[in-house]
Amino acid sequence: MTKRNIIALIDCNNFYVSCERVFDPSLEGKPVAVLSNNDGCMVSRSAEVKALGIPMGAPAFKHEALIAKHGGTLLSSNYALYGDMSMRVMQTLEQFSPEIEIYSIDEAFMSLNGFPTVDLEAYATQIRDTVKRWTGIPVSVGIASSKTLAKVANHWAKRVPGFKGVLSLLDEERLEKALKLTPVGKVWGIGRQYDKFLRGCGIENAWQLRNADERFIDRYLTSVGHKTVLELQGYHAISLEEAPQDKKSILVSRSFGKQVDSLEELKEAVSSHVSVAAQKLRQQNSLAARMMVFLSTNRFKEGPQYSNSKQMVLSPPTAYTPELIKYAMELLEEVHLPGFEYKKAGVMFSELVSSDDVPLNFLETNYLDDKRKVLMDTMDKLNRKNRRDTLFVASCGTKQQWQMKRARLSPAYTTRWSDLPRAK
DNA sequence: TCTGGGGTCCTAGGACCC
DNA sequence: TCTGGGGTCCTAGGACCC
Repeated sequence: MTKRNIIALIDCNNFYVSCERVFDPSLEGKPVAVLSNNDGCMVSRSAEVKALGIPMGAPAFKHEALIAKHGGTLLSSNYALYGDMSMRVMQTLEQFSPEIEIYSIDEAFMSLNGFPTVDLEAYATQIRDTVKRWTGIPVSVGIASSKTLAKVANHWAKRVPGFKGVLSLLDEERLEKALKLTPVGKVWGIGRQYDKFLRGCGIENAWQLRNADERFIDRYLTSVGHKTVLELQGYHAISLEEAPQDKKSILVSRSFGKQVDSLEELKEAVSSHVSVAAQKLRQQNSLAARMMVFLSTNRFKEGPQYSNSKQMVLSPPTAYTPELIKYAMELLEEVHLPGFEYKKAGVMFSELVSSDDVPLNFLETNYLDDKRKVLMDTMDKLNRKNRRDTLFVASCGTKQQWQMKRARLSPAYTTRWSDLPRAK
């Protein structure tokens, strides 16, 4: 932990919007925002939208008119497209270092240990230019001696035009200056609550947090907060995770495109969510030992509210969709109260165990040792090869009127890869 | 009319046992 | 009848992230 490390954080600039612009260059230079599921709120905003003062997560309907007035565009999210683009960006990045952690769909940490430090910003510029040329996506690069400091570096690389998307904070003087200018709430790991608390204690910026009294940190911050402080001091307290870890829980939920009051429709929706979640489960070779079903009314709407969940232990653990759906329906019946207009439902699997760790010769019949697994594998294979819903369990329904809205979806670029524009 | 979804980690406190 | 302390395990919920 004490060894001097060099970490780069590469972060795509307003990633979803940038993906859309790669395929539709006419969106360049205009306000563009990509909306969350159900076309609800803005989850990716172009610089022009930010300049209009529209905050992250703002409901679309509130700002629709303003965006239209400035010749802008709102788009439904197209995760198939963003997933593909993300893969291309990450593959490009892998050429620049043997040690890389894909942290999210639009971010990666990279170890630059052993690289000649004098030219690191030049190297970062080369990374940036290459990603832009090969994928069309603009990125920013922050370099520092810990992940948390690399986040700070990236923050300023993105916001100060003079840095041209690249900033190294390996230099102590520059680091001090940057940390003094960084509000404490912008530090990775400091959210709204800690921001408020720390400010109340007179800690306003990252530099003050870095130098805060150790007893104060021990007393008022959790172990996570403690790590954050160490990271600000330049220690490598949060390590680079190169191999993607298996999920410890899998959750699938959706808001409905309309209010839903019938139990039948709720059953269809939950069946569908269970099907998707179970497929994810099998994809990482896991079985679930616990399942939770939950639903809720629209919290933004006047009227009676209800939100609740029920869970059960699955013994033996399973990943067999029909079985999971059967139990999920029982949970749903328990948790459902008639007379409410529901807006959202979902399912969560937790206490996941690897198939390899489950003994095959249980006395009970086991998902793994009979035909059920073969059936699921076949279904997954078919659905991967064709559309995701080529084969599905009947309880998911066919009308699916509760489905989410995606009224502003961009064309299906991903089905026409030959059209992918090659940037000059 | 219209306000997302999917994760992780940590802690406090209850239940239970001796 | 009232009084104890310590330990573990589990769960709900909070806080944070993208």
